[in-house]
Amino acid sequence: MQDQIKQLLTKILVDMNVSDVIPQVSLSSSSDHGEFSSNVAMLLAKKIDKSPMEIAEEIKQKLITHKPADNLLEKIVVVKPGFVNIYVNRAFLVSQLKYLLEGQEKIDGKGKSYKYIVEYSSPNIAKPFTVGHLRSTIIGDAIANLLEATGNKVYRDNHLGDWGTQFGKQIYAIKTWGNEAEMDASENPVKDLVALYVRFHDEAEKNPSLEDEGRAWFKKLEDGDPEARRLWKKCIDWSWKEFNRIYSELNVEFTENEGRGFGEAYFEDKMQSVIEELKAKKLLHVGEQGAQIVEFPSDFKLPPLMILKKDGATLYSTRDLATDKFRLEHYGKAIIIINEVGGEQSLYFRQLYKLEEMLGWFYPEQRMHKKHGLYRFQEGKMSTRKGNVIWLEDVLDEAKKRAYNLQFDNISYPNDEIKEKVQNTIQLGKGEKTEIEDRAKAVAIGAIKWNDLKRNSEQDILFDWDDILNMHGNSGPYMQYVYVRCLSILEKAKSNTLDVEGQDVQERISDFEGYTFKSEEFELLRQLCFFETILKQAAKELAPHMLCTYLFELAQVFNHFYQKVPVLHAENETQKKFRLLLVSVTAKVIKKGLHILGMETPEKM
RNA sequence: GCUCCUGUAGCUUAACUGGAUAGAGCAUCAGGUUCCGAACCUGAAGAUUGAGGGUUCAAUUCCCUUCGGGAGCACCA
Repeated sequence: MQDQIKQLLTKILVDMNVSDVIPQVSLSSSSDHGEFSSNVAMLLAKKIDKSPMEIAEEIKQKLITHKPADNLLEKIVVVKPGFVNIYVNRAFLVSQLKYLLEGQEKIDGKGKSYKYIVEYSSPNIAKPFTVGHLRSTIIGDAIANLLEATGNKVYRDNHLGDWGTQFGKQIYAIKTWGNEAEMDASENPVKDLVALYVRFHDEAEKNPSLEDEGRAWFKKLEDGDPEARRLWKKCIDWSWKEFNRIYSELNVEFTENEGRGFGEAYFEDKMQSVIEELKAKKLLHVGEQGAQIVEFPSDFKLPPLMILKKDGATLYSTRDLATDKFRLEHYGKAIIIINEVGGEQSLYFRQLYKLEEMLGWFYPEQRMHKKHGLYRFQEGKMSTRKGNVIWLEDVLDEAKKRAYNLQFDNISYPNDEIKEKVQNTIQLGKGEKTEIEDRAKAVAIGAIKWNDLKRNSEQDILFDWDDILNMHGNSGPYMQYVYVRCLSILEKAKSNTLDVEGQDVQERISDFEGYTFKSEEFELLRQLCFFETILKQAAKELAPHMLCTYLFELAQVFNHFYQKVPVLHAENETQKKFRLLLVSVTAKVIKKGLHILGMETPEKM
């Protein structure tokens, strides 16, 4: 719809000889201003020597005479400073429900479909999977879904931190203090690995020579020392045991390298050619302290980027360059790469992108750092080295517990004492119990994901248990709850002999062309019809929170509608059918939206 | 020291990239279960958008100054 109106306006501007201005059409904030509004007239006022109101009137007249074939427009109103407010024909809005119901709101990007690599999650082997990695995992997954839902080809990659100096430290720690047999048998060997890692840093503070030991072991690893290799491989196996569990719990998948993603180690033998290319292009220099660095032209104000350490060992940057070179060869030049990585690496990515541009690999638009803010504690940053992290596992467990309890809170008890007694002694059948647990899981993960996605992802989040596990108000469970209620209303209608789903959609919708709306019905219809526009916008901006905001508003509009307008007890059959149609489409839209955000939609709660 | 990010009701935040009366949720107060299902709904109160200047028909948004918060800046990733 938005695109159609944009095209219309563009045509008119050409008519008016100002084709260099691109008309802006935005969703009106309130139905008082129509469905769409444009500020072109005010922008044009300076270019042409006329008042904004005059120009707006002119545009209005032209819109009326152009009259698009499908009767898109109902009326056009020119307002105060020079807004052109566009009211979409009501019957046209109703006809849009068909696409929503069929789940094929056609994404008409005019054949503009791109190939994306979305790189996200990227946890480090032998380090805890914390709420920090959770952000990248959740946001990256949602972005990938968003791009896919708007018709793009998406490769989901996990740039696992399975290579680097940390392994030198880790190997030293295992050999010095660890017990391999115990760890093999352990339920959660990653916890042991982290404990060793923390111990290493504790001891290194007293005895700085340990740092050199760590570096030496990493060099050995890179040089192919069998013992180093063996222990490195073990760390990976231990960690994957953990990751697999977490990803399946979060319902997140990757498509590349058989679902594991291309970790850093994959590029071990691909770094040499990068170094040669850098040398051949005369970009590599020896820095003051002996390392190999790349310097940037001074107008970019970027500090030098180190490529090789003075002992010749590789760095993150070396591996990233090898990764992107590989991508170029493997996926072709026309690819857009999105790195979903914390904002603290912002400078590093600017250096990396600039270097890749200097190498002639990519244009700037092809490389995007989608940064997310950190989780912070009141007292400061989380740090693996110091051991003050929140394990994802603990968050999930607590969330499940709260979601589980909430299901019982719905029953009203005479007083808290009895409530507690009943809940403690309640004996559920085995099947019933797992059913409730499964629902609790969907709700718990929904709460966590929504909390991460509902806000602009770039800002830091202060870690707060009640916040991350919120199940009221603007929360995941609220959305799921509205969805469940929609289903339940439709179920009820069905048992009253009205089959909403079964009817032929085309026929049913044309029944309502002359329908007179109550304002609550119209507001809901209007909100539903915005779905496609919002979806595209969110995808374009890589901003899942825009979708969240929309869905939450939709839920509120729906609740308001249902509160004010009788549905099952409507005055007549037509009314009842139309209202049920709205309920049904609302359910479809929420379901689709939540799935794009990576959330489950339980059928009962 | 330099660079980047950030500051919106008590708290968490939105604002379609410069547009219309700054929109919500939590918490507070007052109400609401004869459509499904109170994980809900209705209403009230709460904002000089950190402060000061500038650009413009129009500034939370852009520019300058200033204060507070965060992050990064050579062998970590």
